[in-house]
Amino acid sequence: MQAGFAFSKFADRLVSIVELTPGDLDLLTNMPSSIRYYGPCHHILQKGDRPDHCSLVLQGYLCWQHVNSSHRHITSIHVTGDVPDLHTFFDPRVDFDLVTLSPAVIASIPHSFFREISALSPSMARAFLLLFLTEAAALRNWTVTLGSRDALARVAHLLCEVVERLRAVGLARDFRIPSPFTQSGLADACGISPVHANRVIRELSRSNILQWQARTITINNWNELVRLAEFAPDYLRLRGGDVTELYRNSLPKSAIGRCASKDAALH
Amino acid sequence: MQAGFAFSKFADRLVSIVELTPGDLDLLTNMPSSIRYYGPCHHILQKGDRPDHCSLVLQGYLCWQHVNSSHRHITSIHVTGDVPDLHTFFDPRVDFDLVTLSPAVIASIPHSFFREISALSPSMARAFLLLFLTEAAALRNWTVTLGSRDALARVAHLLCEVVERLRAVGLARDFRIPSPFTQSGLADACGISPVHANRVIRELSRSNILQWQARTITINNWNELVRLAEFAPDYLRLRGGDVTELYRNSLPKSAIGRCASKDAALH
DNA sequence: CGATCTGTTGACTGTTATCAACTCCGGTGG
DNA sequence: CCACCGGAGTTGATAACAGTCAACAGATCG
Repeated sequence: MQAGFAFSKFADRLVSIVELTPGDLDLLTNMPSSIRYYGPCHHILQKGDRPDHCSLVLQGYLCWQHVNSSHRHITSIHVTGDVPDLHTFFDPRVDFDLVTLSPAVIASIPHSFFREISALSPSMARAFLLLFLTEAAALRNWTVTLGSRDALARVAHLLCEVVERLRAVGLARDFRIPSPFTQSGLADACGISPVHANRVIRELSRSNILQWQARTITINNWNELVRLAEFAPDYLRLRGGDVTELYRNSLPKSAIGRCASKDAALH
Repeated sequence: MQAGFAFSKFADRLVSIVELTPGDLDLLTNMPSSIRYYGPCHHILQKGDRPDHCSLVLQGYLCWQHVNSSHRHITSIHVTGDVPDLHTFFDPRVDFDLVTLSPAVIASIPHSFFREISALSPSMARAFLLLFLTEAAALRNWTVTLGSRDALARVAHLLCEVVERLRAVGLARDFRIPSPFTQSGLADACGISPVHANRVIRELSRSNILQWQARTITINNWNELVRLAEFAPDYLRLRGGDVTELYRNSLPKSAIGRCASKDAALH
């Protein structure tokens, strides 16, 4: 993986929710990061850890999960460009396990880098905070779905969210994504049993809304999926538009030419 | 209600999760606040609002809720000392409705005050952030309960949380609290039907774990309630100990003598 | 080529939702 | 003072949804 790749994924995510100047984005080009490759089900953080760095997802999927007495619950899922443990920069205490769902490429970024950037640029400090606020908003929205919607709607909503967040950073343009989950994993995220998750997916395939095969999900009927989910993406706080448009004139010079090949990274 | 009362409730809450110096707490004594009395079911903020102030709960209960197509879901509940909309100081966008559950006394504090204090004291800025991080941690924890526990455990967990948070600010010392909810409200928070909420409460009364009468809840068997809920309060990030102990020597002079009569305020 | 993981299906069970009716209580107006 | 009303709580009957158990099929991998 080429040097400098990491910061461009992070820049994509930041720009997807907040407008930044070229000067702000240029600060990211000095981002120190060690890049690591993990297999699926690898524990990156565990309850009780006190990390001094954050994890930027470059490829694959991560989740926060809670395990007790043989039961697993996935509280959130994170895609390329996300920094799921950004809050450890504000407070290093960790309550849950951060685990890879699929094989994943992760850039490890020291807290000190976030501290330095925050000191140099108030608007970057604000962007980091907004990133975290957005995660919290998504979490609150998910409690509504978990608390009031049936299994079909939960599954549909989760899939909509994953696809929408991938699209926000220029991926999943063709509505075909590597599945973050086994069907059991989907069940653990939606708070349903694996058997029932399977029935819901079969129902969605039967209606030709999606295909689920060999850990690839293809959405055939996005509008219908959105309708079933009652998916209203405003809670994701995305600025909208194509990711390359969002940069407008704010691309740091050093990143020009990288965005075009974004889709290739996923597969 | 006496002048200066508002800041002492806020100080209680801050001190319950983070150690602060007398100098830091003294900054709060100048807190400008207009105090308002609301009846139950009063909308304080609505989806789409962009407030320039925050709401500090002095008495009673508030909740964030989401309403659509005749269904209400309560995502979180807030007690004395909480500032449920603290995040509007970081980003004024509001996604949900902030509503009183019971008659409530609210102090309205301008964002500008938080800005000033943050500029004067980095540790107060950090305390505000931690307050928000703690809310987010509680939310994540609740998704686990909603997604994996049955109705009895959900109800027990919610009651445990409310009691524990009240006790953190010196209230509910006798495990008897004014109920935040009607039984319907409890149902909306736990993602169950009102009828089933009633059956769960009846079961809890029958086992002599609690009494629910005329909007007063009395916990008769705290240990058993904790056991049913599998309630592990560490996610609340409370420093532990009695609220007056937590101050140690850090009470601002102007507040001395106020803490003793805290319980009286609730009723 | 057996082992294991993932997905699939049917039968049965259990939890919870829904509907409907009724009590109790406090408030309000006649 | 009392009749009425609406909200809260209570209960039983029934139905829908989802969980559990069990068995098996297909894929992948050593």
